[in-house]
Amino acid sequence: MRFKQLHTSSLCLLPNRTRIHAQSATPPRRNTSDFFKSPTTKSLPQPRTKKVTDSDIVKCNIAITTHMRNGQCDLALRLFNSMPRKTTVSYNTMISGYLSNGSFKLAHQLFDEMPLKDLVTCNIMISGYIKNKNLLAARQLFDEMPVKDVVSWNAILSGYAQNGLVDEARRVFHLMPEKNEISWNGILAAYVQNGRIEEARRLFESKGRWPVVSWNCLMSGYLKKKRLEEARQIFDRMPVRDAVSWNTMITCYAQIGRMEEARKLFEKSPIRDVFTWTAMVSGYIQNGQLHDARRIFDEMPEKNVISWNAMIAGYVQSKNMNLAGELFEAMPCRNVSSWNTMITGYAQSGDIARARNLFDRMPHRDCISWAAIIAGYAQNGDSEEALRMFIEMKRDGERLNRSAFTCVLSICADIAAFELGKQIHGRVVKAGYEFGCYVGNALLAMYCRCGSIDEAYNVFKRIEDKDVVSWNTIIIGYARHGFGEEALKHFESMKRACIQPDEVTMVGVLSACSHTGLVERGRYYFNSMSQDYGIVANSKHYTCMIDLLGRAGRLDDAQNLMRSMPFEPDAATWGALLGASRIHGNTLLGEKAAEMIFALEPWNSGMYVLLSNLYASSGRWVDVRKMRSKMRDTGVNKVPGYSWVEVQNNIHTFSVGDSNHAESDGIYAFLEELDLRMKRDGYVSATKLVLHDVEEEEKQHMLKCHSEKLAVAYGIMKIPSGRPVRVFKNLRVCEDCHTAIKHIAKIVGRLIILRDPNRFHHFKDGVCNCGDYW
DNA sequence: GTAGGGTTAG
Repeated sequence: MRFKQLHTSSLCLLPNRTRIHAQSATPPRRNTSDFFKSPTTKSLPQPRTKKVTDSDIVKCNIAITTHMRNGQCDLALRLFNSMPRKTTVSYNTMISGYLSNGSFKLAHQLFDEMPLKDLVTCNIMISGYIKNKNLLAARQLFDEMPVKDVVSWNAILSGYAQNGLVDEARRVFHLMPEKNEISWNGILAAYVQNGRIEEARRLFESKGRWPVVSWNCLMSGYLKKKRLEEARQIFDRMPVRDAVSWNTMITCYAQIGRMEEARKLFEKSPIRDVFTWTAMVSGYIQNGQLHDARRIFDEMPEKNVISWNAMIAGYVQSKNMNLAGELFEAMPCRNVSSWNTMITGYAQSGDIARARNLFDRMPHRDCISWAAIIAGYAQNGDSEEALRMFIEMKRDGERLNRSAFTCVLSICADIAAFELGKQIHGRVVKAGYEFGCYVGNALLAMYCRCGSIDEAYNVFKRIEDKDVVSWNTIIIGYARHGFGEEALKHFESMKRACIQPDEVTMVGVLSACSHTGLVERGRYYFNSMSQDYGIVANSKHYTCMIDLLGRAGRLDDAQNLMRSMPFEPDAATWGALLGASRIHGNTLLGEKAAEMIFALEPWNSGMYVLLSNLYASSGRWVDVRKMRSKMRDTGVNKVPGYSWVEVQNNIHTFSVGDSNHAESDGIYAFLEELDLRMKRDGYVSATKLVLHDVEEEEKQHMLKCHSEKLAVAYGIMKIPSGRPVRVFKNLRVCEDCHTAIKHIAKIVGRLIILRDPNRFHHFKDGVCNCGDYW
């Protein structure tokens, strides 16, 4: 589509004479052929009132500019509305003012309403779109403009640069019909902002006579890369220096921790403005010299919101919320960052109530505020409130940033909210975050921990530039799901991809061997760890190995390895031995391990339960009772076991013998029916495992109503056949339930996936892929 | 005399 050509006489040398008629101001809907009407078609006659002179209008325009610069949009608007006659410049001033005050919506509204747009209007709006992260709209407007000048080209060049599209920026630079020094600086900045400092340097050296802004720009590139010496060379070579040059160099020294040199330059600098002072304050804070920072801060002749925020952030980082709070209360000019810093600080120090109070009181929230409060609830263990706030955030129309996505995905992983996780996945795709490591890894972990290893793998495949965390997550995912061979296969691919395995990788590899019973492979990898990757075995690696040997029945080897450890075994290591003793019925060794665990972690109720089970399984009811009174004496309470299953976006939680569920009767009836069919299938309930010394019939009843059985039954009833039933339990699955679920999976012909704190069990056709060792 | 594009701090 072609634009009507402008009459040459109006070619924008005097922009306010160029009349661009707007059909509709929303770029995507605009019919481009109607964008421009030739200057002879005066679509809007200018009303001429004798009394309002041009100079009156100019005076008003200047006043509007002043109001806008002072951040007083309301005053500017009142004046604007009171003007009997407005020019395009008046509109442009208002729009530009709104944009620099962050009011994109109002700017866009006025842009839509204004009768005659000119070249400057479009240039203002292009940069407005870019500032508002809508490069597409900027480009559309740019393409539709019948006339562009060097400012339009520079604006779109900068838009590409800011969005990381360096090649596009370069293309624009070469296409420009006219270049000025701002264009040259634009392409230089495109390299610098995107970390391509060598290309920036080559460009810089390829041409003489750069303005001071470009010298500063190149210097800031070295600052970002922490390449202090080269920054200093540029600084020394500069023919002219302005305040920015001094400030950038001082920041360089401050950020690298060379405060003496920063201080020297600070003294020498001919201009000390608020940037200079703030650079010193931040420098001391980054060096942990909080007192020096505060001294400079108090000396500062003028402070702005950034200076206050830097000082507050310093106190927050050093966990001094009292001083942070004092400053926050005292500061004259808070912005959204000030509030966000305080909210994050309170949330991280565990004071979620204060964090929430601030969050509720703040005048303006951005995506960082929401992410901070959501992460705060999540870190403080209140997943439910975190998710509620997430939903609230969406309702509020806030743009979801990567941090909020990552945080909520990890909550979904924790509580196994699979359906919600999938919905969030959809939004991640829309936002274009799925290929990046940061959100991609969280997505991957969510699928692993929600029990869908296949979907996890699909996400994994799509992550570009997988990092060590991506590989570790998929390896550990396969390991926990009991697919040891897949885990090891990925470990080999990881090495081929030249990603250096770390300690976490090796925990994944060894636990893959352990969950799959690959004793020799495990021993091989354990021995190769330090030789091949320089990784020194830590207690987690030893625990995996003891687990591996123990499960295989090699209890002596396990104990020998434990004795050979260069450090004292911790509770988890003893726990592996206790687990192995239970599986192989070695009560003596089990008791020894349990004793050690009680000594190390008297509060660890899980271990009391394991030992109780060990006694119970050998009929030692007296010891079981002793165990229970010991738990009472030490004040340790058995963590109540519960299981949950997600059905149509709702999470249904069950505890032992639960009858609180609305469909309780149906569930129990279904369990009765299953029980009959299981018995016909050869199932005998393992009543000896019940903790309590109760009558046989009572025991049977208790077993039947374990939380995992209730959740499995409900899942089968409600989840459409053909789909796996995914059930989650907060404690390790009980042995009898494990046997029962194997039968159930066979009888109903379903895949049942059960997550316990240790691993995933995939029940299918009467077997579990854990091989009955867990 | 008024409006638009490039460099520094959290």
